Amino acid sequence: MEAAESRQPTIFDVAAEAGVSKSMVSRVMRGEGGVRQEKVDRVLAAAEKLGYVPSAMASGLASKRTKTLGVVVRNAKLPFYGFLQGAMQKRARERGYQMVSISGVEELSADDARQALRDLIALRVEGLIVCSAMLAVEDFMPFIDRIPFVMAGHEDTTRTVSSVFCDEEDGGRRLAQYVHDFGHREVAVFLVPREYSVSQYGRGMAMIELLGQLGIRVKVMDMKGAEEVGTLVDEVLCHPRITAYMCPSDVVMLNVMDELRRRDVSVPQDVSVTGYDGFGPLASPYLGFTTYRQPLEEIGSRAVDLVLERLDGGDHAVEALPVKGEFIHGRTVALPRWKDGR
Amino acid sequence: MEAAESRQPTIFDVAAEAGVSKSMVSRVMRGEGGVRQEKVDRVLAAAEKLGYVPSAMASGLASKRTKTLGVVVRNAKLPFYGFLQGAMQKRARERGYQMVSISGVEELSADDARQALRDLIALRVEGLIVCSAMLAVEDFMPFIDRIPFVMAGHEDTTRTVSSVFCDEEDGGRRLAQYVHDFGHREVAVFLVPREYSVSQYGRGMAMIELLGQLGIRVKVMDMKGAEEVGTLVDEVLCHPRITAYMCPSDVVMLNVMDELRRRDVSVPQDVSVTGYDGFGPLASPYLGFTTYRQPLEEIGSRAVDLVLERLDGGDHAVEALPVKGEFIHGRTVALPRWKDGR
DNA sequence: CTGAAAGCGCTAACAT
DNA sequence: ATGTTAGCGCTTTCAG
Repeated sequence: MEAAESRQPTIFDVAAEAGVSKSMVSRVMRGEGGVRQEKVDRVLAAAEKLGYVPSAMASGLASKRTKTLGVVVRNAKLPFYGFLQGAMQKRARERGYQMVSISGVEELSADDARQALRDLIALRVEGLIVCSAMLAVEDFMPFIDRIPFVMAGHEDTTRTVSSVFCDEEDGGRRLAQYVHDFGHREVAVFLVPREYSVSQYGRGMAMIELLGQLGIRVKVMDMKGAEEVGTLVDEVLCHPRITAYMCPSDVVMLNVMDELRRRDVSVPQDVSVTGYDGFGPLASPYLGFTTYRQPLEEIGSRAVDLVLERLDGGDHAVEALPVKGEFIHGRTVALPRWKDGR
Repeated sequence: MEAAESRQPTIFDVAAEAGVSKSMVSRVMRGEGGVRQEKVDRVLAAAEKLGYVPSAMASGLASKRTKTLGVVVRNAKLPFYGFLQGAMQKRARERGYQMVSISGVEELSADDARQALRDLIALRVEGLIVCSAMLAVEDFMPFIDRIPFVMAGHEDTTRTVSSVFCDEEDGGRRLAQYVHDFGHREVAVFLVPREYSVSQYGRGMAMIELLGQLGIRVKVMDMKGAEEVGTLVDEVLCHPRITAYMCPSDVVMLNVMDELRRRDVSVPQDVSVTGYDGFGPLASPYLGFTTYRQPLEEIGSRAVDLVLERLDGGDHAVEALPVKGEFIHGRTVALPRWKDGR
């Protein structure tokens, strides 16, 4: 452990220090076995002394293996991706793989996403997990039969690559059923554009569909992105018979709750509100949001398993793997006013 | 863009396809200039057709440059790190560097952190940013004079490496002063152990100190980690003259708020509460937390600048760079009951 | 059990 | 302006 002169020590330096050949060092460092213990010790000591860390570039080049998985994350700021990334990292490590991620800031643009993809391919990661709907099929087409791809967190509706994602159908329906069972008969559903998020759009459509089947009047509130719900809330408030608001995410719900608060509308006394996601700070019992928890842990872990499976398993069919989440009873849904007898 | 047989195309394949030498391909791919336009086009076309992406390993090996910064993140699940990572990613890209991060799950253990560090060094990143107090000085000592290191998000109190972090002194004092100015005279400060987080401990100590100087009675509530504030809240409630609770983070504040809610204690009518962090969902006006916003954007960006500075600038002194945040007026601090005349 | 030697895919002189 | 050649640091035969 002494200060080496700026240059990073190479296998050669270690070999010299230990008085063996570089092949020996290589074997020891990779724990190949079949080496006399004495040499092992000598090499390890020398490596430690020099602070030697084998170059992943050199070894990767020579061995054509990197034992690394790459991840493209849409937006590091969103807790959703943080949780997903965490889950994947954990699973990858368990399975003996390293994981590197390149993430976007704000919203990773399509260009950024493409660049991230190229960077990861340049690193010769052995498998790729994409957590961003920003990447279109064309973007990974060139690499698709070269390296295993999996999408995590969003369904790939084009069925080009396998995907693992929250069962939006289940989530949307569970929430809708719950709202219905409480007796609400006119409901506003906040819906994001499909282009903004397939998942959020999907859960919204599931809500709308079931509510309709249950004979409930649905007012669809089309959102631009995820912000600016103020005017939409005003609009809903013009319809006094609407007693429940269903949001596409907890974050949107938070905004809605804020707008309601500013207008002195109490939740759940005056209106009921539901969210979607159920993780991170917004899942705190302090807020008591009625929501649906996405199984991020499982999504991440299965995504990793899926890439690894194709990695050593040959080619499997493209799979779409919805994972059911968990309904969270909160304190934001109650009987509608008119049933409440007030 | 046709399906290549599993093997990734090399510079050689492209050269053959374009009918030029590999040096030509190398030059074109790196945009070296001084090449006849016709050849440029031919090479680019061939590369596109084959889906060629230069191997970062091979080029890194040959050029001894990776144009990559490495980041060790403590816990991807915490929004704090997500935001920091986002800011760094952005700045790195602006400055023409790639950034790869290896993040922990839950709490990155010391061992994991060491491994992450080694992995990044193995990749021969040109600079390293550590966002985890879990790494002790010994861990990076071997590499410290080999590659630029910077800590982001926490001060390196050992003064071994440069660090960029939130000015906890300022934050703690601003909040304490605010609470004092409202007329509170007996205050509880929730304090995490120094080993858990230097930053959170630091801001807590700053609060305690200033409150003391202002003649306020301070009750220090020692926390184990960041959880389990229930019993602590009970304890504080035994002291009816304590009218304000100061928390080391918005997350802790959220827990405290929840415990208070369960006990039917209203904020800010019954007691005032302050937090710390001011980003992400918890910064929503819906919650209206009175807090101090950490300048994560600036911390991340300056951390990147700092590494890059040492990268091409030779050796500078070790710097500790506190960055001031912003006080956030919320709705969780009000006049103490006894002043309120109730 | 160990060393020598031939690459891995690319860059960087060096020629031409 | 373009081709040739010698490595970069490591793994992997292949001999011994």
